[in-house]
Amino acid sequence: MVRQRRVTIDDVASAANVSRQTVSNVLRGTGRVGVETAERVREVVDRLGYVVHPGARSLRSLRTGQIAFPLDELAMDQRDVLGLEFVRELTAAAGTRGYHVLLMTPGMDAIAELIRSARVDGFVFANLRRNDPRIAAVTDRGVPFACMGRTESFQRQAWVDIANGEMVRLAIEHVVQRGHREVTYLGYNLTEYWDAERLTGYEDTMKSLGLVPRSILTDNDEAPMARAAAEAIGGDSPSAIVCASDELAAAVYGAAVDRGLTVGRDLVVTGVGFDVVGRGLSPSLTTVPVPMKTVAELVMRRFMYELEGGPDLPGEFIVPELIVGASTGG
Amino acid sequence: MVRQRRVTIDDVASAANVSRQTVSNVLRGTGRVGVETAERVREVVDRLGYVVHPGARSLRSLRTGQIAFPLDELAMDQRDVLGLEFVRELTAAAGTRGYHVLLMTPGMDAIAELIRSARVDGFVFANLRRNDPRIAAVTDRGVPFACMGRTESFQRQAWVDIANGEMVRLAIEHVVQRGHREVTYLGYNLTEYWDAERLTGYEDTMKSLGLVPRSILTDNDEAPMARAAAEAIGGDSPSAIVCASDELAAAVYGAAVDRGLTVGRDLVVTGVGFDVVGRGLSPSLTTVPVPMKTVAELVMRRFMYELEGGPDLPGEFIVPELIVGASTGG
DNA sequence: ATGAAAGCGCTAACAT
DNA sequence: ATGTTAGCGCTTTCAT
Repeated sequence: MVRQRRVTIDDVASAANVSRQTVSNVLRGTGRVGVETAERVREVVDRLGYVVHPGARSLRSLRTGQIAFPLDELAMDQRDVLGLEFVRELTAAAGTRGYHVLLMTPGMDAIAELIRSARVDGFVFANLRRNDPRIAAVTDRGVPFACMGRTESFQRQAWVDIANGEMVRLAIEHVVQRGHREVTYLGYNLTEYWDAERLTGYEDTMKSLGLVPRSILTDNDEAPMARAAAEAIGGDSPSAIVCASDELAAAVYGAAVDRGLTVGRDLVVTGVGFDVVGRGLSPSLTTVPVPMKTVAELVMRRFMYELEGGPDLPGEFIVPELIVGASTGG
Repeated sequence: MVRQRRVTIDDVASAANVSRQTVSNVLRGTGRVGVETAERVREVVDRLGYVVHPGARSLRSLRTGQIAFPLDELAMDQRDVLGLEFVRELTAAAGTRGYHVLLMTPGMDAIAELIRSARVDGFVFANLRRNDPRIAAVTDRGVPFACMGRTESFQRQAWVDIANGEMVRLAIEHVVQRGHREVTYLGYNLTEYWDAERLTGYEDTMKSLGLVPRSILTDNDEAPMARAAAEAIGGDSPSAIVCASDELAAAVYGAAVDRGLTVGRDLVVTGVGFDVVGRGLSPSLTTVPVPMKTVAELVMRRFMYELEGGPDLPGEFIVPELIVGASTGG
């Protein structure tokens, strides 16, 4: 347990022959330091291995360099490995801006406590419910936040979301370009807004292409999904099935095997999301991956903007890109 | 963005007619304060909504109340929803001790930086590799840590782990008590130590019971698992299959359907872990759940001990309990 | 472009 | 059982 004495800003200052104020200015990049001096200071910082003390800094600056994220966002749901990826990417995106992600237990009390103690500079939320009380809580106290997923129209639009309808449209256009005209949609029952948006995206795109929609919705459980997949394949044996998730696409793969059909040849399938399931499929799945790194990056960027306290900006939609696999003919 | 002035310890002190040191003592429970005074102080604290400033505290006490956890521990692997549960429970367990969990990006650099800046009091690691370099890094700098999973014998034994062999033994004993003597083990190829320990637990238990072992190992992928499950059921149609995970048990359920067998009647199955997959099975699965809440609680307790800087203690094994479902006959 | 002074809120150490 | 003193390491503000 040998802990050597801390290297302080004063150590750096005297070693570099400047005042400690100058070191501070160099470190925070305020710009009001000569280039040569800055160079020298930075060198000494590296040599001595100096790192600012977050506590001392926060005491003075009222900034902690920390963001709270409620982990309960991530349900115990396979569908939510993407959520896990979001946290990881958020941690990375925060890191490049000198920020750290602090986990918090669920509930409003934890939010209040973190705000009062000033342990964090703000919050990132995901998986918002309608008129989510957490938004009101942080807004009331004037604490910055940013969300993955939309806030209400009367709230601050500090959010980033994926364009659900567009994802489905990309998939449809891809299979239609490949000559398919019977395009079935296999999706989830409308519990969340994105379920509805994906379905609407399907219906609108089909209409605009002059095609006849046929959609099958299911609960997000193994058995119902398998049944729905079989149903989607059955009927008039449609040439293409556009799924609302990679998991549903996997279910179609399974149903295809049962029917002795080969995916990519007898039957064309697409997914959405590119989660663990989708990545493991063979033949490789044509899908529309949610670019989590980009999402996290934009959420973090928006958070930094919120921190500045500028006027409200519109929310931001991310339109993912389709990646072509062998499931639509290679 | 209206932020009222911070309530400080001085506000509390003067409102309670004591010195600010007394308030500090009450808050940290040093015990050297009269009962009445403490009562009064606590009341004022509540009334004013006072919360300590973590920065100011850490500046003086050299304690941050924060623990770092590397999120990369959780692979993008369905098997690892349990890992996600661990972080969640760790956050909760930390919370009851006034601690917070800070996520960190993977890599040794992040560890070094967190230590130098003193942003955390220590680390929690999971999913350790053999002779994990991170243990050496924190040990060299005398920084406290605690692990879920074992460290090397020459390192500090600051760990908590589950007794893998015991979990399998519980399952075997359960089915044997119910009259089965042909007990097949369906497990994973030996990539991690727990794979080996579960297999060994199976073999040892079978031997001690005077039964003939028969084990089938598979890769952790959908198709191989399905094949292995079918193989386990086939052969001499064993009466019981003890699986190394709930996912494998789910594969057996699937194979049973294919063969027209009813789980719980024609065939008896057990799992290990009680993850998302296991919870969703029907008929309900007899399994040995990993008690993540307990694991996290013990890891956190050990961490607090490490923080004190006491002599090394042995690592701690957790022996989970079997829960009986319908898959072994109801 | 740089420096000096002041103090953020708290707790360790030393009184009493 | 409680109070006083000093200072943790940094940044803000105000000089120069």
